[in-house]
Amino acid sequence: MQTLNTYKPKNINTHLIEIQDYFKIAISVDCVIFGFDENELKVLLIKSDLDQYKSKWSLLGDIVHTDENLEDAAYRVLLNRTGLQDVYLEQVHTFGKVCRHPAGRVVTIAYYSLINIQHSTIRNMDNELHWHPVKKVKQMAFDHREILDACYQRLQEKLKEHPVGFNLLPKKFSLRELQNLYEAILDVKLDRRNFRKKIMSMGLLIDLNEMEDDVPHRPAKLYKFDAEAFEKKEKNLLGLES
Amino acid sequence: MQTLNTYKPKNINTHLIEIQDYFKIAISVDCVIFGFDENELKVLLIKSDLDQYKSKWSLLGDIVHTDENLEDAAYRVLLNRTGLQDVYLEQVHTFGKVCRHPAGRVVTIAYYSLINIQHSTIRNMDNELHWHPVKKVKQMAFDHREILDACYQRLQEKLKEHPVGFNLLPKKFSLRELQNLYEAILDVKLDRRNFRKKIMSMGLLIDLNEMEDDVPHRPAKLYKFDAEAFEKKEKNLLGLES
DNA sequence: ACAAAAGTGTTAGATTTACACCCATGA
DNA sequence: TCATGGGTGTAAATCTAACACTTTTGT
Repeated sequence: MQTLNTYKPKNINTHLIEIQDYFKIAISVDCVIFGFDENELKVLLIKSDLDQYKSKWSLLGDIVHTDENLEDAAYRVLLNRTGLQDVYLEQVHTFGKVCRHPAGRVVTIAYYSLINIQHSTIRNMDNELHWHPVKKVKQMAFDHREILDACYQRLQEKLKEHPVGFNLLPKKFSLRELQNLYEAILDVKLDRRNFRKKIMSMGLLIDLNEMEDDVPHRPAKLYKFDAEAFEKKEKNLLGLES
Repeated sequence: MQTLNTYKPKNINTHLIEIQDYFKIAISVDCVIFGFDENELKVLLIKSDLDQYKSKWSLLGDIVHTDENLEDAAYRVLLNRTGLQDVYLEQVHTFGKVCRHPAGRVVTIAYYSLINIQHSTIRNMDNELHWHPVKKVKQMAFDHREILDACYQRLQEKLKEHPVGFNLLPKKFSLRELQNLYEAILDVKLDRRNFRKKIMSMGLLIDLNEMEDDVPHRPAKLYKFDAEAFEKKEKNLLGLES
């Protein structure tokens, strides 16, 4: 083992060195775009045209431009593909196995995003883009299955602690819709009364005094997410932690 | 807004394109190396020699080689700097603001690592490398303060749910040492009896039937971490989830 | 004998889970 | 009037938090 008193390498954090030699790796972002429809969590995928992955499904991603922040690249992909801005986006993990991409060394930063499927300009009739039920996705191109799994797991953990599910629903929704969403994402059955109690106790719902329409049973009350109360809550939490 | 039926860009995930043009970004790893000593959580830092950050402290990191996996780069940094192999390592977040590094565009993948300070070959007398109490770190070079904060927060969350603290302790330790570690990392005061109950109920400690030595009070029993039981537990958990 | 930390159970409070009936609407 | 899901409260069980005295060692 080398001793450390003598090991003092030049280093990008400590010395100004030429980094030209290291510009041999490309960086991309890949977005796991989640939507909720027909009581299922879905993910937006595109058919790859690479020979090696002909007809396999892949995530939506792109190379990061030299003068572009990582998040901006992810938002760019989202805007291009879904027509949506101001969506929920979270970085999850960076995947960089040497041989993960046939075009060369490509390190990819994985994000997941939560969008309202109805608001997007994608329709399932489009040729290339399809919404897939997350639970039924089988083979994927590259290491995208691994990326999807990591993002799905992160979403599950996030949802258990934070009210992010609203991003997947329309502005107005019933408690049943919200519960269906939790059940679909967490893959569990929840007790209706306990769920309602818990959600209500968060104090993040505004009663719209409106009802569902056109349902063949007693209509449910409609609510919207109280973004203001949520922000106030977040701020307090940070304040107490500091 | 562009319509999506007509927007079908070539893309690194879907088409074979030249990525030479994109080799303009360097990739590095930065390691937040945590140790536990004198009842404090400490982080290993090095003085930067870059003009811009003269005498500021920075994390230990390096450029990722073209033929090297990301984790391998992180393990390389760890081995070079601490002389340690087989250490706990976890990827946390990737930082890539356009202007975060004066040498050009450098995207860095942040890891944190938990090591036993006694086992490392670093001594505080070394010129460049110093162990800093995490709570007392002030200014740092680059965006390293932000990286440290992200890693520390992740460590706190991890420790609440998973038994990773053992990586910071010597092979043999007392329950008091373990509690001191939890209190230092989580920045809370814990009830001794409740702590012992909870730790014992995890079933991850092996009673060594040995005692502390040379303490000016009643000596404590010594335990070691039951790695086998831990792995069995992890496996079961994964099994149930799938 | 004294100082200092080790070791050890019980109780109250809070949280979580389980569970069943009436209600409003459309067909 | 029937089928369907909406809406509501309570009790048991579990988990968490609070708390004090005796023991062992070195000085």
